[in-house]
Amino acid sequence: MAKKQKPFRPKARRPRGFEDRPADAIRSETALIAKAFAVYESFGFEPLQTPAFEYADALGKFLPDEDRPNVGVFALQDDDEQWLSLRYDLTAPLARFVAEHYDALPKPFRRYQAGSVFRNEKPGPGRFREFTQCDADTVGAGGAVADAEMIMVAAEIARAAGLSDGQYAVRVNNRKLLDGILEASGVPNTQAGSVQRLQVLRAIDKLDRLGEDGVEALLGKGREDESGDYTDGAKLDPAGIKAVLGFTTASDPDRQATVATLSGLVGPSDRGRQGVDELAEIDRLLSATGFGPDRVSFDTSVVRGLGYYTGPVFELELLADITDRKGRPVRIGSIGGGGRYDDLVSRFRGQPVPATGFSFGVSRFVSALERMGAVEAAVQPPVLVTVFDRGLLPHYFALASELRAAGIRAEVFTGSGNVTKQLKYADRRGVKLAVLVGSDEHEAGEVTIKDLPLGADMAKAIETNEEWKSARPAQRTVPRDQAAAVIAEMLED
RNA sequence: GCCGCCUUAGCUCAGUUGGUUAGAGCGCCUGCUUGUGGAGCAGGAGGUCCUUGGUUCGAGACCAAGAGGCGGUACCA
Repeated sequence: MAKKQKPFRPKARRPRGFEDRPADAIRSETALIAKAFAVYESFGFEPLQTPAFEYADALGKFLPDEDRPNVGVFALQDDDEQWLSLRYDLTAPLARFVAEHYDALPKPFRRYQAGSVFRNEKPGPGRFREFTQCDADTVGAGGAVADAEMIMVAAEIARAAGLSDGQYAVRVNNRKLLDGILEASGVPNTQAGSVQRLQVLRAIDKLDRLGEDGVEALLGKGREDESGDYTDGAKLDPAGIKAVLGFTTASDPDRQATVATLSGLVGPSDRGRQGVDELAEIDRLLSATGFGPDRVSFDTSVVRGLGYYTGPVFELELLADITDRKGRPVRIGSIGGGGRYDDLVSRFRGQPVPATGFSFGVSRFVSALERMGAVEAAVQPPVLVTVFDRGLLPHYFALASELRAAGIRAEVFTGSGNVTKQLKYADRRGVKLAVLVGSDEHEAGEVTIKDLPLGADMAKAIETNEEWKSARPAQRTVPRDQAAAVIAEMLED
């Protein structure tokens, strides 16, 4: 005889960095997405959905290699041996889509999209390996006009989300300015200088956390942190470090003043000049449209991660109602941003295709809104029609249907168990009103409506079970044809 | 990736210098009560003590490796 075999039971567990999302989170996230979509639509953007998987080479250079096979991107081999990757953002797939259908699309092509993106990285607090992004992009429009529009879209979404002006700020910078300054410091604006430029960007990004000294170290030789880990520096010369630090602190609350300051800083570099001109144009368009400095400012410390940005970049930042010592609103953090990425589509086509976009992290935005107390009330739980008598189920369903027709969320108990169990279920669901119809009520053409929170409250004064049972607190019996009206009224308060 | 801390019931945790059958509170289920939530009372289910290997007469406890979790740092298209 074979040994007694244990049945195989899989462990009910979830891969790290992936989340199950509860009802309230889903509701507030879909509500935010709906508001953002409304803004995108109002600006004339069209919806588009691309698939979760793309060919790995279409997404970028993040092919799995022998040394670090699982860094950054989730990849697997198709049955034809081609590498597929889960998208890590919505921008790279858009570039592929536009390149694939280039001739058939109107230019500029303007689309919006929300969807899950996947990053194969170590998850952390508020950081997951799957999360939802919500984007809009304009492909095929150069200059700074489309960028100005994206900035307006970002500010309008903040408003649509329920924030008042002053609770958010769009901060705008331009990659070309830094390119120009680095060029003057001997970092060529070519492939050869790209690693160094990246290191400079990463260093500037840490200004908040490390302060000027730390950033200075990262711009120069490098820096060792408390755990003894060493970060290699950008190895700029002292003059270059000074120029970069001077640039990052050059902005002023007044946009035109900042443009003037920058104009002096970039010197003779063509690229730098271009960057200044673009900011000046953005300012003109924003000002003419009524986007004042309280909503959009120029901020030379804005970096936007790294990678493919080639021109104007911006972040949507949320601000707490409290202010710091200098009277400025406290930053809650960046919940989204965007910028110009002129090289992403041309990767596929070999000819220049300008593009610009905006993207925000949906759950990050929602949790910031929660912290700011700017979320709306949760959905009301349903009215529960309890099942006293299974023979009366047709009546229960008819009653629930009438309640729904009156705009009331209603549910017939579909499980098994006596009324005790059903009321426990109702408690657990947070139900406010339960409808009780036994044969007595049914024959009399009546329904009993029980107010559960009120009943629970009244129960506190009751000592004995007999008293509890005979009191039957917080319920009333009404004629059945008045049920919907009475319930609607009782739900009001 | 690097550094540190942690892992015993659904949850929060106790568990003596290594010693019989691993505990508590809360939660959950059943009954008292086949037409009513709470309280009370009575009963019950639930554990590969994260995994594997080692030390030992004996390991939940000690050692090693791994996994998972948390925090920091790096990275974040």
